[in-house]
Parts: sequence; C-alpha cells; structure tokens
Amino acid sequence: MARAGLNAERLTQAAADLADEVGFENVTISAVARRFGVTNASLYSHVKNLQDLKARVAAHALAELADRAAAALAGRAGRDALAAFASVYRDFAKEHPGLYAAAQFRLDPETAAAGAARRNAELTRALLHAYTLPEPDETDAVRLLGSVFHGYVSLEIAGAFSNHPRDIDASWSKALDALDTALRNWPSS
Amino acid sequence: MARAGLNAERLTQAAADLADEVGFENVTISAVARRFGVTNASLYSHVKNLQDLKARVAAHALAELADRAAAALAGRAGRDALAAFASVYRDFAKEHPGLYAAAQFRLDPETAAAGAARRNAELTRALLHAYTLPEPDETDAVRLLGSVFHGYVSLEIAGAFSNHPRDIDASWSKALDALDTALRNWPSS
DNA sequence: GTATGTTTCCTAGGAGCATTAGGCAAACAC
DNA sequence: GTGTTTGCCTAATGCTCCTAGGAAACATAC
Repeated sequence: MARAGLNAERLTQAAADLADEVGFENVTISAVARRFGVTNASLYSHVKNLQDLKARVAAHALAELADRAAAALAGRAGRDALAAFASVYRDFAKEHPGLYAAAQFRLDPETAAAGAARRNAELTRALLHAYTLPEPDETDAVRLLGSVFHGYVSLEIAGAFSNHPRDIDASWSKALDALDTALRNWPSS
Repeated sequence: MARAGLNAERLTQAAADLADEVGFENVTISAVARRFGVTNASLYSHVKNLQDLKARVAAHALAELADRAAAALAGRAGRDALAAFASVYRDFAKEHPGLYAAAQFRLDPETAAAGAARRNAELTRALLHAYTLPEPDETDAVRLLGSVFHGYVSLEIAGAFSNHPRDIDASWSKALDALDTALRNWPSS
C-alpha cells in the first residue's frame, strides 16, 4: 500500500485548514485522518495526541499573527501604527476564524512565554513607544490594548454587535480614536 | 425504584455547578447524570440534548450577571459607576469561571436579543449616560466598554498577563482610569 | 379502592470520538 | 540483495451523545 506521506507539518496545516472550515473546537483526529484517507491510528506516529496537534495549530496561528503585525508596524508610529496593528488582528480573525480561535488555545506557560505569544506582546510595546509612557504604565497600556483588540474581535465574531444597526467598522474606528485619546492623555499615577 | 426528582432547573443548576468545577467545555450529559445517580437517557425527558442544557446554563449566567450589574449600578454615576460595573464582570468571572465561559456560549440571535444579553447592553448604556454622548457615539462606547471588560477578563483567565510581574489588579484599575479619560474626552466625529 | 392515563426513569443499542497494542510491508541504508 | 527502520494498518477498549421502546411510579376519575 502506497504511503500517504504524512508528517507533523502536513497534519498541522490540514488541521489549520479544517479549523477555518468547521471551527477550531471541531478539529478532531478523525477529521484530519479522513482528509488524508488514512486511519486515525496513523496520525499517532507524527503527533502525540489531539492536544498536541491543536497546540501546533495554536503556535502556527500565533506565529502568523506576529509576522503580520511586525510587517504592519514597519515605518509607522502613533495613531497610524495603532490602526495598522489593530487591523492585523481584526482582519486575521475574519480571514481565519479557526486560526484566531486557535491562538486563544491555552498553551503551557513556558511555551507561551518563549514563543510567538511573547513576540506579540513585544510588538505591542514597540507600538506604544510613540506615546512615551513610563513603566509600569506601558505595561498597563499593553494590557489595555490587548484587551480591546481581543475583546472587540471576540464579541464581533460571537455576534454580540449584530442586534444594533450601527456599522461595526465605524465603531471599530471610533474605538481606535478613543484609545489614541486615552494614550495621549494617559492618567498619571 | 424511587424517582430521582429531576427537572430542567435542577439539571441546569447541576450543570452550572459542574461548569465551575471542571470548565464549561467539560459539562457533559454523562457527568450530570452521574451527579444525580441516573442513566444518561433519563436526562432527555427534561432537556432536549446537550446543546439545550448548555444554552440553559448560558441564559442562567447572563441573567445572574445582569442582576449583579443592575444592583451595582444603583445610585452611582461616572467613574464610580464604571468601576462598580467593571468589578461585577471581573469578580463574577473569578468567582464563577465556568459560568463566565457559559455566558460566551453562542445562543441563537433571537434568544440573545430578547433575553439577558440585551439587558446587559442596556445597563452599559445607563452607565454611559453620565458622559452624555450623542448617538451613534454612545453605541460605539457601549461596544468599547464591552470589549475592554470581556477582553481583559478573558486574557487574564487565559494566563496572558502572567508572564509579567506587574500587578494585574493595578493594571485593571489603570485601564478603568484610561477608559474614563477616553469617555470624558470622547473624540468627536 | 380500583382503573386509566401520564410522566419518569430504565435497558438496550447504534454511531462517533481518542487512544493503545501489535503486525506487516514499504522505504531506506549498506 | 539483506537487514533495519519507519509508516500505516487491523483490532480492541472505553468514553461520548442520542434514540427506541418498556416498566414502574405517580396523578386523576370513577
């Protein structure tokens, strides 16, 4: 019988595609195996288990997100950089809803600290340099920005904004203006 | 054989307790049946299926959240009301992590619009009246506040803030100050 | 108090999921 | 061409949800 040519990367890629099609929570060993025309058991030569496969998808998503964010930030500062950075998150979530959900997958703390999650936090810090906040205020601002981006996108995807006619893009733009205002008039301790 | 005295409310309550103990995603028909010492099949006389049971837990969580928010808002305004409202969300999430996760459960649009999800949005509107924003800015602010509260709490629970020594409560307080600043200096269209 | 009807819970069974153990054959190294 | 490694298989276990149909407990009518 000809071999299917499986390996961890191909499985991760297939799982990532599947996540965007049917949702990250519906990524299963069975579904991925089906996609390659092999039995479930075959996957266990390449990934440890379902948890491991999902963690690989999560890492992939975080890396992609950080790459895009880094590219978007190049040559921009202030409100301009804020808008570009924010767009990366929101556009990524709309383009790849399954991968975005994967990025929220709980990784073990060391992995998260070492990997792309840290890169994302550092990019947010870089974005904030134009506002010249002293520590610990910069850290507070990093957390605020992360909260707004993640919160807005999550609620939008969950349909929480759909019961009102107000344009969602317009609210988003306004939220960025408000954030810019808050950062420029940052309350002192 | 003596009957166990099951009904939809008792099942929902047990499922809610279970959610806080093992996580909302681990709420299963089997686990709830086990808790009552009955077989899985017995539950189907009272709830349609697992989806239905989880939706009931979600509705319960949203109602509880709205009740607490309404109580917290009574007799307060401005930054004071903002802090009280925000505390309700964050404290609820810490006290009942499973229920908080349940509140994010995707309900069908009509149910969400009619029920407690709408009440929560209206309470946010009430909170904002002290800042006297014209429409559509008030709607934009409602969305921004919801994003910050939900985003911050989600990221905190996910451990996203744990790789830095900065006190998480202090950052939270600062975020509320920043929000208050943004609302008082709301960017005009 | 007995008969009738309804509700509650049961047994039994099908189908999908993750995972492990052990086997055979294809691909590779020499 | 032989031997070893690796990739994929069959088979099995145990968990999940859910349905069909039956029996026991309860409620009501007479």
